[in-house]
Amino acid sequence: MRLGYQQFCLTGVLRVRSPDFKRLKLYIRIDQNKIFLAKKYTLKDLAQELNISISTVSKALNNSAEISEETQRKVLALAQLYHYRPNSTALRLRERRSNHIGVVLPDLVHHFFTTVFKGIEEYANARGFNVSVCFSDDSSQKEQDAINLLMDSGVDGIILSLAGETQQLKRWEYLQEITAQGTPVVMFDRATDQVLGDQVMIDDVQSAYKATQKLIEWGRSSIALLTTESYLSVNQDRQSGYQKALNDSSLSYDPARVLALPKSEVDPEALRQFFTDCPVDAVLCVNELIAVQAMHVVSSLGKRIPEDVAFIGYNNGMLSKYSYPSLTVVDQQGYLMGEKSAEVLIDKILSKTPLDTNKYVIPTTLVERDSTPNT
Amino acid sequence: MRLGYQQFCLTGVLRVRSPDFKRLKLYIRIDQNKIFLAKKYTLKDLAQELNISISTVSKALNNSAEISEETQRKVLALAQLYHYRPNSTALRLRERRSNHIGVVLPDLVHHFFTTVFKGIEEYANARGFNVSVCFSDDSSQKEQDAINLLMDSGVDGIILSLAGETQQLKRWEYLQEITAQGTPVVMFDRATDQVLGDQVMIDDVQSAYKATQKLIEWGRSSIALLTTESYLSVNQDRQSGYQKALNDSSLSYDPARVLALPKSEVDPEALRQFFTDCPVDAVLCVNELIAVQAMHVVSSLGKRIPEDVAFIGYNNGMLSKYSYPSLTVVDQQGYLMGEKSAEVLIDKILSKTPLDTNKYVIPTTLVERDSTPNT
DNA sequence: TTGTACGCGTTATCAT
DNA sequence: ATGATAACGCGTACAA
Repeated sequence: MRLGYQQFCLTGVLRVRSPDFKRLKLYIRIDQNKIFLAKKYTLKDLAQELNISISTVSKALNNSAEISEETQRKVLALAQLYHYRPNSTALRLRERRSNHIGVVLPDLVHHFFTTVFKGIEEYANARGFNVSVCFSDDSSQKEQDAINLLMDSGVDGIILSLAGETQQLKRWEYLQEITAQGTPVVMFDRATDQVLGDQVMIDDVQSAYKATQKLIEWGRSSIALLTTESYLSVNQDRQSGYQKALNDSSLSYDPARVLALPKSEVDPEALRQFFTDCPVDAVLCVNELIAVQAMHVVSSLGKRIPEDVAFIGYNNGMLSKYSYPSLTVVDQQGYLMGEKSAEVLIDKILSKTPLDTNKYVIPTTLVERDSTPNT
Repeated sequence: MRLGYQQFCLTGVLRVRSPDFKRLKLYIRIDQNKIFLAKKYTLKDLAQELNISISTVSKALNNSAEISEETQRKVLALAQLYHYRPNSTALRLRERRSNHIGVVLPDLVHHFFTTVFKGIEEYANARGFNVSVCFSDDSSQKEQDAINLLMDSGVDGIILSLAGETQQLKRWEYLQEITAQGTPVVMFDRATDQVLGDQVMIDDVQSAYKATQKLIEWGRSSIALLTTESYLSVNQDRQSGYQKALNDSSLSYDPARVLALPKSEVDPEALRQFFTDCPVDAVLCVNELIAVQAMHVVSSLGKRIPEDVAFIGYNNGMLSKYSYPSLTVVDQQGYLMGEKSAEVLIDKILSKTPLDTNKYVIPTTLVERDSTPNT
């Protein structure tokens, strides 16, 4: 075996000597002229090699005061040599805890969910938790499948934003089932009081109210709302806020100025029709996707943004930032929502307190860009 | 206990009778006037309730021919009543397999990774695998941490796209370590031959070559390349393809027409400077983010797109689709890459064949939009 | 100070 | 047809 010429992989068993271990067995693999261990070692392996019992090894590794310094030194040395890492599956079985949480998202198309997820992931990782994700694609059935897959895989808790269909059909038995078994659930952005779990929300009514009010302050008097057809509590709340702001001002709410678009694909013709029939000087959109497309249509109708028509959207994503003109948005601070959701869930998992419902409200901010007048 | 008036949660033990089970113990919880099980049941619970042994229950549930129809019927009935689901952690420990894969992504900012991830997730779920994700943020250290976290959690294999820093520093010992232990690794988009694992790639040289050629066919003669400073094999390959296409045509490669931007934030002033100093009639960009920003700058310089300057980018994401004008892009078909990566990994996990390196090339397509002339 | 025995939930092998 | 036992890897109460 001439290492110098070794080009590819090679595995074997090496017997070496060292002061602590008279004769040590090493499963190795040689790859790219470097030596790596070819095996995951267990307590048993360590115990056998050192001729002591498994429990002694275990105690030594866990800094038990019972173990002599000498023994501990040997154990730690060998563990390091072997790159010993406890088998987490065995630990899970024992502790009945997996340090693993599941996340169910409606999609990743909307930048909002991407940022929430990032927040969850980073916070959870920092606390040593793994994160598994599934998507519901806003389908109730897929949401249920996802939750089953996650639960079967043994997660300690679940963070989710309800699928649109679930909110519409009010079918959340499968969520009540898992909370009944004591698995904590945190809902963000789209939640229901019917499920026993914490909620991390933004104040959608309030944020839409303030955005609309802002448009009014800028002297806009005929303000449209572009929303989605599908039943989503958040969009309904935003509509309420919009309506309330109008009613609280000298203006009045006019249903003709509200356009509900199908969720799937936006038809530019529908937008063109709407803006032709109903001339407005400001538009509030429930997400950035709709906003950007509406801006294109309005531009193509020869109107200037923001001089003739001002736009405010939701979701502080790529589209808002890089659209032309760049879009003023209500930032839901997804990253914060994600962090908070993960924090609430992990705290509940670790504290093992009885499940209950707490509502956390994440503040929104208005990010002003070029689609609204300078202030 | 008057159910009719019950508003909130209540737990307790119920003793019921049924033909099969003389006296059945049910841990229940009443929530929103519905009854749910309050416990995860195990084989032991079933066995105790039926007064038979655990192994008989196990066999009955696994359709063993050894078990009498009568017994099996009873077991299945109770299992259904109890909503029995095998404890996956225990199974993992036994099978030494977790049906769980880990994914490490540089980020979710680029739509490309989002779609790859979606492909991975859907394919893996369809085959009953869970997916845990971590992000490297293009940092080598974070990548290593992520891999350790995933490996410690007991994933059966890992899919990753190398962090930029990792490719730059050529530090992949931690990857070689896990393949040495027999854990399969699949690299997509950003890979290295130094790690023993499969690669799912697009032909970056070829795709850039063809995109550039297309621009030449459209009669463009001074074609710029906007790339990133950071060392990324894909961007280097794209530059090679760009260069080759120029050299293969009557045009020639001019380094002054190549601008390498810092990865973090694009400075519009740098772009303005570049396009002022170096008038071009076409631009190839290594991603859509750069492309969209460059288009804004070029527009603001009074040039028309695509008449004066044509643009082709990479990544068929939201930005390309909804930018103005919409951007022609090389579509890397991230979803397909994700699916393929997951397929290759899961096949390797299940087949338990020795690790090796296979390269799979996913075809690219050119999605023509308004930033290039009609053909 | 060290070792033995047990249990976490499951399946497979080997009695009965 | 059914049951006892061992094993997967770990930690810990208890015995030596």
